[in-house]
Amino acid sequence: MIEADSTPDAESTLPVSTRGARRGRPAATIYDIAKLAGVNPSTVSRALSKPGRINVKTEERIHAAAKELNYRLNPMARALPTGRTNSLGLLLADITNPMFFNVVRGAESAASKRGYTLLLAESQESSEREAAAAERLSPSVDGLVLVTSRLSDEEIVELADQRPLVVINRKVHGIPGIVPEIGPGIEQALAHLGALGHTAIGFVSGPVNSWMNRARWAELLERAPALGMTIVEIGPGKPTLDGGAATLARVVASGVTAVLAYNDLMAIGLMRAAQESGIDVPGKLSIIGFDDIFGSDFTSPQLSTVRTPLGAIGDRAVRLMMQLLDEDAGAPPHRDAEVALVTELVVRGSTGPAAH
Amino acid sequence: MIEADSTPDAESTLPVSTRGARRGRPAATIYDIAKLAGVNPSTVSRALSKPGRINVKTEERIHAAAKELNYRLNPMARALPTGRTNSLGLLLADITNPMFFNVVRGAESAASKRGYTLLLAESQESSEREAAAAERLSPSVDGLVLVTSRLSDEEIVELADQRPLVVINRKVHGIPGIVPEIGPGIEQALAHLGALGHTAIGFVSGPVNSWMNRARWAELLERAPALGMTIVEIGPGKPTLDGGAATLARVVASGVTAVLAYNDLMAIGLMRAAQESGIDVPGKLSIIGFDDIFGSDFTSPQLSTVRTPLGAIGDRAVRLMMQLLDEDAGAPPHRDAEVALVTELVVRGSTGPAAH
DNA sequence: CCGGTTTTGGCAACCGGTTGACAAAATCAG
DNA sequence: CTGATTTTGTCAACCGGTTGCCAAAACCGG
Repeated sequence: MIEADSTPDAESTLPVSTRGARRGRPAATIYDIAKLAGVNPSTVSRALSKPGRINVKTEERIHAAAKELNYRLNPMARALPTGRTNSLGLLLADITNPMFFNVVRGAESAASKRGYTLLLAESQESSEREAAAAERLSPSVDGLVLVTSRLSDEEIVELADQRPLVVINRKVHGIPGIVPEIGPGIEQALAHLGALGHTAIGFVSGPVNSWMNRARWAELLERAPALGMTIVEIGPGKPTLDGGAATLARVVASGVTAVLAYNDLMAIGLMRAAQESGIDVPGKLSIIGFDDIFGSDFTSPQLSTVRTPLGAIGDRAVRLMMQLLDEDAGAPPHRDAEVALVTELVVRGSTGPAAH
Repeated sequence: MIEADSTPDAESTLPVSTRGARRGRPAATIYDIAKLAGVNPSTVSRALSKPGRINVKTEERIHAAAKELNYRLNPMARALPTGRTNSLGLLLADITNPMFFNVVRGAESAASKRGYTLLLAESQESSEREAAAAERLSPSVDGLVLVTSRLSDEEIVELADQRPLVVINRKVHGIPGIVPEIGPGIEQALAHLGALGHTAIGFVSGPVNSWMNRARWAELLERAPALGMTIVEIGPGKPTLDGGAATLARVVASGVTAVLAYNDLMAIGLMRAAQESGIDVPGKLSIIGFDDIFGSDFTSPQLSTVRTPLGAIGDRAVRLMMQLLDEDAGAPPHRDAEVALVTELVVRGSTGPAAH
């Protein structure tokens, strides 16, 4: 049997670090290519990044040399003079909330399609940690995308002063943001509950510093009375299963026959807590969540919920970021009008006729 | 005659890009600090990164100046000469598989604790895309972590030749890897099924190029006969809800009374398909999944599953990577023996007495 | 064949740090 | 107080690209 580990002595003559490659060749540079192709390094740089600037014949020769040396551009070396890193920072409130999966996927695929890389950080629902993470990511990226940020408006504006920034699920004055239209989904949800005979509704609210939480509540508050319904806020609570479960006593005490919860996690938590207490869902209590996360159709009954086009939101956010970056680079403001990001009610089993 | 190069605006005097900051100051450098503190830039560099190398008094002065200018180090500028980027690449097979959430969280928190940043990419279960993503990430990171890689052993070895690399859920000769002990969980699962009277077992298998899929199957194959059980492989299939559902006909046809599925997603997919076909779970068919992902306790019945310590695995993987990097930098091989990553059966509702 | 225009490629400075080598200053031993 | 030693800070080169400027080369119409 052969030992994979060879003696490290040969490496001792190498410079400071093994740079680039660990064992293999020390990674080709444009200087190596230049030597091989018999031209100046700057010509190589141009051939590789400014197609057309160089004579076709020469360009070919350079490309051939690059291929032969298995050249890959050093992103750091390029970033230093240009200031462009070709990467985006994505800051999430809580990685384990399935809501983020689709946002991340949408963002990742849009980014990698444009040759951008995603740097990821999570704040675990803490604004301090989020600020720290933003601080850490900021110098290494071209732009920052904040998903469901827990930062204050002021902090966000300050951050946007350093780097192009896009917020998701939030509106901050002067900051580009991607927010789905919550109106349609909420309208449908209320209409649905109304048709089932519910007149006393509750809103199980999430984190106070969540913009989306306030937006949903505001929308409900505005629309419910017009439909002849009463509505009360129950919360705030943590946007988790436990957070939802914890509101059960208050929900019961409030006398409402249906609730909308800030998100699916809370809705499911509440539903399970209710069932454990012998409260039938939807027999005694109808529950509607928000987002339509993974697993919301696993429950029994399956959760009725207001679906948010999470993947599309992630995609749109990075495309918007690309536009901002292009504009910064001098391109025309091409901000194209895209299809709307609309929410819609998905009726499943957790809503039923009001018990009276 | 007008100068060919008539100045469009004040910006033309600026360097290439607006570098660093968008609106705010152009971001302080060690040169600014040096000027302010009245020392040489190299002294600033040392004061900031080699504590003790510089006179305490001077160091203080420099730190004060740095703080005053709100200095932050430019990661790219540091990475260029040192080759160290202080970031790790994390490559996932499928972001939307909840299995990865906890791995990512574990990895992210371990990384950010050590001042490292995570670069994320997903391969969407495609080995070509995975190779491309690895290629793209590789030059910008100090190390690569492959989670449930779909690459061939050869490709992985080749990748490891360029960068320190750690694989999760896989063993490749000569490549450091983090793999949970699947033995205990499987032993418990089989014992559990045996106690319930099951003698004909099925394994709903996942992707052929998944090492973990083969490992689980091999373990089952070895242990089942010794327990007086027959076992058959049903698959391969995609590691998704649909992939699991698609195996229903074959599961039924095989005559087994219990199955273990490659992962929870397939298990849940199969369970739902079975229920839709009027097959009672666990009355007619017992089902056990793997991993204990988010949502596996949402189903009805809740899924019995072999839990994998996913968060701990992510954490361990980046800590192992840190050790590799430290060693590369000349530190002693300190590879400490950690607590084992053991799997265990979580008995819930999807398993019951064999119907015969 | 000539002067003028356009292409093409080289030169050199620069991005913002790091580090080996070295000299000046401070400290110490005798 | 002197010479040896240690501490401290400066100099300059370097990492690997990018780009403004310029001169040489190629091309053009007449």
